[in-house]
Amino acid sequence: MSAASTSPRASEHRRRAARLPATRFDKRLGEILAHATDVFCKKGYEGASMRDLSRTSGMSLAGLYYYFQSKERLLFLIQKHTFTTIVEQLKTRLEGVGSAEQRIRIFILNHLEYFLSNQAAMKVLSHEDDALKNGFASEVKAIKREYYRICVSLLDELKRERGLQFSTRIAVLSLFGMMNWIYTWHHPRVDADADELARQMSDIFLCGVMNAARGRHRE
Amino acid sequence: MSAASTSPRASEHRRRAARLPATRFDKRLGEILAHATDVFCKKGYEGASMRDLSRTSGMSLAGLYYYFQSKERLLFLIQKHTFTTIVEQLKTRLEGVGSAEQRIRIFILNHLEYFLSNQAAMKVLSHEDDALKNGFASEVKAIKREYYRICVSLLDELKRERGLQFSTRIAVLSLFGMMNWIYTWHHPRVDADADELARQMSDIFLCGVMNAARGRHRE
DNA sequence: GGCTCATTCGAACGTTCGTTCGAACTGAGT
DNA sequence: ACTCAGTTCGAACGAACGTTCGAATGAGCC
Repeated sequence: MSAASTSPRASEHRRRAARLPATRFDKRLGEILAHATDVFCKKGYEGASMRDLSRTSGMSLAGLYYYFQSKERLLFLIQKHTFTTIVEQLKTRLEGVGSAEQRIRIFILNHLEYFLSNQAAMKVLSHEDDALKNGFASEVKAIKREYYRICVSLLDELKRERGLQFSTRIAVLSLFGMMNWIYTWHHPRVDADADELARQMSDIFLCGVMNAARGRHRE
Repeated sequence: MSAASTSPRASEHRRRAARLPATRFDKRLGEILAHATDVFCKKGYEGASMRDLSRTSGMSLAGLYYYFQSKERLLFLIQKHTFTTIVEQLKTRLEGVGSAEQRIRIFILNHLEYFLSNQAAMKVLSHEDDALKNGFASEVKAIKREYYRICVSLLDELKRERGLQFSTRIAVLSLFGMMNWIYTWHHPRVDADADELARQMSDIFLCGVMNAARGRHRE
């Protein structure tokens, strides 16, 4: 995991010193974030103690505070980095893809691929959704809203393209539920991989919204 | 919330005394469970302290321990009662309903209705899924498996009835994801009620599995 | 070898945690 | 009025919590 250097103390140091190209601090921070992600995934944010993180990352308890100011900020860094990465990756993949259906399939595939490749981080992102407070919470919520809006616009495209009528909000949030819930049940050894999962969920969801919207069940 | 009298200490008392019809203890316990459910919902199991529960339920810290032996057992009682109730209610509603599609619609409606009527309890059940350990965990897991199996059998019915082919496991868990995820976004004041939600999710899911299974996307 | 800043750590801070204990209170049965 | 089990509580327990501080160590530069 790579991490942006956001610690005021450390960035100040590096600006004044300007010796090492700022990679050393960021690299070590990234390692700590990776270990912390595993611990938060296994024990939950509240259930994990700084001493757990110290043991897992092989750094002393006090040493951790050189890299971030508080436990809450640590969770914030994990969530922000994870969410930012998945949104960026999505935008890249969506470029130049025309049909609305294909764009939604890419959205689903991107989400599930990233989810299964970074299961711990995505569980922490999904499960510790309201663990942050105030400024930290609102910054993550902003990225979340952007991600949500992208999905809404994709679905609205589909509705326009095909003349469908259904509640975009319910459809989008149902789709997120389908996808995010996998952190509660997916076991890499026995369950389908991201491609297969994306194919099946896309089929269910797309056939669902396209047929239900004009089928016998809806007005 | 009514609660079974499962405390060894108290049941022993009541068996010997046999004065009050065992309702007094259970009623008070039920009130405490209801308050505790709200606190667990708001702050999470690990994040909620016994002192929080004491304040909310208006009983002294030590007094709480007369009604249950530990914080973990308290969570267990909440989860077991909630899960047992929803399963029982489902079984009653499924009696005498013939078509597989209709039975699945009832399953979804029952789940969402109970979810929205008992949002706090269902969030605690969903979100604190792996907070329990050992014996407590396995007992709740057993009910969960039974509930899962019911949904699997309903979908297998549908597949047999209509000659469909798709992964039951992925379909069932996608459906659970759609439904359970609502605890992260549903606001009773602005969002659709259980009937409307059940109709839309049922349409998406049923049209999804029925068309995707023989449509152009699947072999 | 000394200088300087980046990094690490042992030890302790004050607070909060879940839980326990013995005493006090309550209320129906005699 | 007395009894006795059911119920409640104040006070305290040891443990674990997040965080801080000053000293020790590390590594690149003169």
